[in-house]
Amino acid sequence: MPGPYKWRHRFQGQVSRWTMPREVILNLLSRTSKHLSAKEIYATLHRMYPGIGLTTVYRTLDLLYRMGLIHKMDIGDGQSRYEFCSGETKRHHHHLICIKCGKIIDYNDFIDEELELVKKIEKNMAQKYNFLVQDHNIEFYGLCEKCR
Amino acid sequence: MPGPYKWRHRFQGQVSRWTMPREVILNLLSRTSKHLSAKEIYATLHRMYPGIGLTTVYRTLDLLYRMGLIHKMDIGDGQSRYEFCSGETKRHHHHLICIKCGKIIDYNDFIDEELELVKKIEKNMAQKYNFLVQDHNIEFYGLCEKCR
DNA sequence: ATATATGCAAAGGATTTGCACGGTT
DNA sequence: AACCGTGCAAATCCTTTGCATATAT
Repeated sequence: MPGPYKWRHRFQGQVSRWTMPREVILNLLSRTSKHLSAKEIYATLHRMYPGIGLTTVYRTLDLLYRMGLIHKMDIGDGQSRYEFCSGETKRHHHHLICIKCGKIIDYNDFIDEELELVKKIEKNMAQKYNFLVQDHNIEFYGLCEKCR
Repeated sequence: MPGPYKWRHRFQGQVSRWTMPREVILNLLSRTSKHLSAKEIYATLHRMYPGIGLTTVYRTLDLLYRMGLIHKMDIGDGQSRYEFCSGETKRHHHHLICIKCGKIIDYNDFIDEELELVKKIEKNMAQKYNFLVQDHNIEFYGLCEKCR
């Protein structure tokens, strides 16, 4: 089913075929600010595209992750969650996570100060532990507006 | 088997009974700097205490976690890992994680500067999102000495 | 036409639960 | 003695794999 594939260009040359499941999964993630699990993605898409299988969702998420188009994260509820890589979240995954209801809020405040500190730490770690930092992850746990 | 229970005092009044599995699991975690999984703890203890079961390890780890004696963390390898709460790591879980071999290095450098930034962020988040920060987690991903 | 991607069912691995027994209090 | 904690086996949940079929190129 070769349709008007919005995301096809992100795919050119990277992998051999751009298919409907790949299109709709990436499209769904690009349109939500939620951090969806494989099951949730499956449940959402299955209504509109009954043909799609859970296995394909897992395989596609893994592909998109390896392509660097989405982030993969774990908030401790036993399942992986996925987030579209926008320009802003391209290298920074900073979250507020509610320990009661599981709600996740992205934030991009203090990025400058954080970036400065992060660079300092990266430099220091390289010297002290001979560790080459490639990425980082900062999470805050607490209670959201509704749960506090 | 009422023995010389080193950790019994951490337990007084919190839960009704202090038993051998609880003692040896907490003791093991207190003596290692590694971040052990339930399976690893089971494998280690099973040699010395053949009676101990994997189920008990899981139940005990959950208990110790709820008591605030150990941290629970996830580095993305599909299993939870546990770390003793020492005074230093009581509220700070800062790790370097090797993306190749999975090695985890704790670090406590830059704690002052981090703490300052963290407090700033906590204050700001409370104002902006009405979010009550209770804890945080900072991880760096990259290549360790051996893998780089 | 050909090789890749998919769906289904089954397998795999971590964690949890039911239940009778054993050990602490 | 009473009751909580334990071990075993089975169940559950998320994720991966095998294989025949469908599909993009």
